[in-house]
Amino acid sequence: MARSPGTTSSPRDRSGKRQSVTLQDIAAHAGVSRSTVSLVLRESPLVAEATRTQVQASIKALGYVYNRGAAALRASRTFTLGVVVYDIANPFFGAMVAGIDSVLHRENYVSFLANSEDSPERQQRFLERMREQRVDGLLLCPAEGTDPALLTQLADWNMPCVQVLRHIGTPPFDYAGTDFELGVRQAVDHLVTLGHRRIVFLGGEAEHSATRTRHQGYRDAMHAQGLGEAQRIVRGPVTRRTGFESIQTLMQESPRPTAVICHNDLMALGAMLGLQRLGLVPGEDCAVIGTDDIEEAALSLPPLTSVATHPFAIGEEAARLAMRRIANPGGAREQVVLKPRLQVRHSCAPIPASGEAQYRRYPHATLDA
Amino acid sequence: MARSPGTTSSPRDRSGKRQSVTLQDIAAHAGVSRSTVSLVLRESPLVAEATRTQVQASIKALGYVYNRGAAALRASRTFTLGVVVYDIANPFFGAMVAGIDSVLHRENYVSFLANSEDSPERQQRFLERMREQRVDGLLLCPAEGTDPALLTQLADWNMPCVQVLRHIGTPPFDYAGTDFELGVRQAVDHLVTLGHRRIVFLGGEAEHSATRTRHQGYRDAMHAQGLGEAQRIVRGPVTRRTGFESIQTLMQESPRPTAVICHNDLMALGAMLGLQRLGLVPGEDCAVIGTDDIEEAALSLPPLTSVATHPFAIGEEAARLAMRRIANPGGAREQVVLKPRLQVRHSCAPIPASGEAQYRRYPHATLDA
DNA sequence: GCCTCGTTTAGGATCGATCCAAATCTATTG
DNA sequence: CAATAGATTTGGATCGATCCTAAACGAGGC
Repeated sequence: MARSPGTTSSPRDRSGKRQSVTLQDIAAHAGVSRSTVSLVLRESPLVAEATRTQVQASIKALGYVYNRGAAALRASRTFTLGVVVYDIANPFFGAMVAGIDSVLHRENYVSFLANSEDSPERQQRFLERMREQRVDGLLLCPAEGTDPALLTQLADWNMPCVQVLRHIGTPPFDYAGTDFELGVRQAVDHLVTLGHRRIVFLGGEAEHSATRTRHQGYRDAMHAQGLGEAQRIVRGPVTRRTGFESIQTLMQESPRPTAVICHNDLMALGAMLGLQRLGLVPGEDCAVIGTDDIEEAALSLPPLTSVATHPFAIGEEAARLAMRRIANPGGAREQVVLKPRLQVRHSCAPIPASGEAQYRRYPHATLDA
Repeated sequence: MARSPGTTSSPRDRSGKRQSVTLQDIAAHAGVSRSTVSLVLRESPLVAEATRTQVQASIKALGYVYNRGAAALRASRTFTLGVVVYDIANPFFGAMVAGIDSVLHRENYVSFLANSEDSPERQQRFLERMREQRVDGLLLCPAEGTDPALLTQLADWNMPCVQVLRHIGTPPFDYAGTDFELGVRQAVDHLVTLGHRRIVFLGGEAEHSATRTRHQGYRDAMHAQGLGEAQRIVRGPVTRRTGFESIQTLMQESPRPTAVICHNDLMALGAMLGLQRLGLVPGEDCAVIGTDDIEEAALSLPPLTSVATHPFAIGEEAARLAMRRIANPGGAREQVVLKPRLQVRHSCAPIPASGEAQYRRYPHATLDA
């Protein structure tokens, strides 16, 4: 309480307008200096126990609020991150963002979120804003059509960036995602085991890693199974509607495919609906496999077999990687690639041996698995 | 600054470490003062056209990056908002956040997002952090169990806050949401028109506005239809699983309900699955209506009739309201309540007049509507 | 009692913008 | 031609923290 005889200039004495409590005020109240208070706030081991307690009491007494902006101005870090996804309404990204959030919360970080709507311009604008905000780093699912030069730009900006799920440019860069190639291979192998040979891939049209790797996985797996000739990729937007329409076109061909693997679950659900529209039974007349294993997959009829890609875990890994990169900006770039797992449900019937009864009933509906 | 006479003290002369370009540097380059540059940046009409052009050229030439932290320190606004939802993985909130984002983007605002996971403690921690960040305002879906005193706290903090979807405390406060009461009434009326009388409401257990208003709407509508006696509310967590299990219990009763209205679509989809599990036909043996009209609703079998609550639009309204409140902090509090619309699909068959054939086929599956 | 050494605390400079009151420059007018 | 209003521009003070160097302090040794 050492209010020296000189002017302490308490901030709300003079004007009627009440200003905010600052370090200076606390220092005055606790009878120490600004610097000491600052050290206490930052939990420095330099300050003596008694002083710390005293200062903390004053902080509480005056109802002090830390000003992050001011701190960031002088220091370099902001404990702030920018996150860009291209479709936050997609439950897959929702889960991913939840994973990111859970890690950041533990690390005392807080994040800006933007929905790029797959527009590179919008994405660029947000990134520039993030630079102005002096965020410590970025988590980026690049919008479709993003110029790979973006990575150079970010490097010039000296801005750590972890790409998530998709990536642009060429390594080395930081990345967290899942092994789509492996996932598709598992799907193909599963179908082949069930006797399928005419397996079509319903895939994306965009040219980024997330489609390329899936297509690659499909081609490799088909070749490995000696089905190189039967390869067939149908491209289109990765929407429900495309699944719905593509499957109807496909099923009018002859011979028609016995199975489709879809770029994501939305397409797969659309495809199942398309089969019903034709009066066909999804899973029976044509096996369907999706990718992502969103919650809805377990709920469809029949429940959808899907390549589980664990969005929450990917989010967590990406956030952790960003923390590592911020702590050690010069460190070697890392690529965290999770292994997907084929979640088998009931949308893939085996091809019956000839002569066997064609008709099968659905298994009981269930929420499990 | 009045340093020694003549020294311009360009920031990266002396140390090897390259510092960032500041207003001062631009001023020197353009031959004007710091203040003028600042005015140009803020698009003030005070500065002459010629000067503006000159300064903008210098800004570009030096590759200047605006420092929002510094600006916020001196000025009062940060052009920054905090958004709190309790389950970002829920596609409903994803759409809502997308709506918020789209408005903020237009307004040159950027937002912090947090997922409270319905934990008041976690929510409180984030709100305190937002105060430290000096955000201009908050968009809040209060976590379940939030103390209504939170509103007083925020008022003390002098922090504008728009509640979204749910609300705590008593008016006046700013709020954007949907008229759940009306929505449920529409659902009841629809069912009654189809001949239903034993209509159960599968609802939430939590005590906040979003459940209370739904229950209220249900009770009112049932009374208005002369079905006060038939009222029945089953409470439980608003999850798929609860829908799945509750419906199975209900259908074992005698007489059993002919229709259920669910707190949200997830419960409704779960309920349809539960009916299938019992070997019953959803929509035929028991009509099902959901709430929210998430994308998946159109995709189920049969396609789900649902009270559409337009999450994207709610997000937009909430963000716009926040902008208004920030521009005019003292203005009258507003409550923007959107009208829901019953999206009729095929999950509610009429109660057949006795003697009529019991069996009906599903209409063709479709993606439309 | 004096000196050294390590621990704590102080205070001035600084980060990069905005605010504000005053200075300067143009036209315009009596 | 001086005076004046209006349009631009300016410099110093300021926002609230951190960095950095130096000073104050207390304990222990001779």
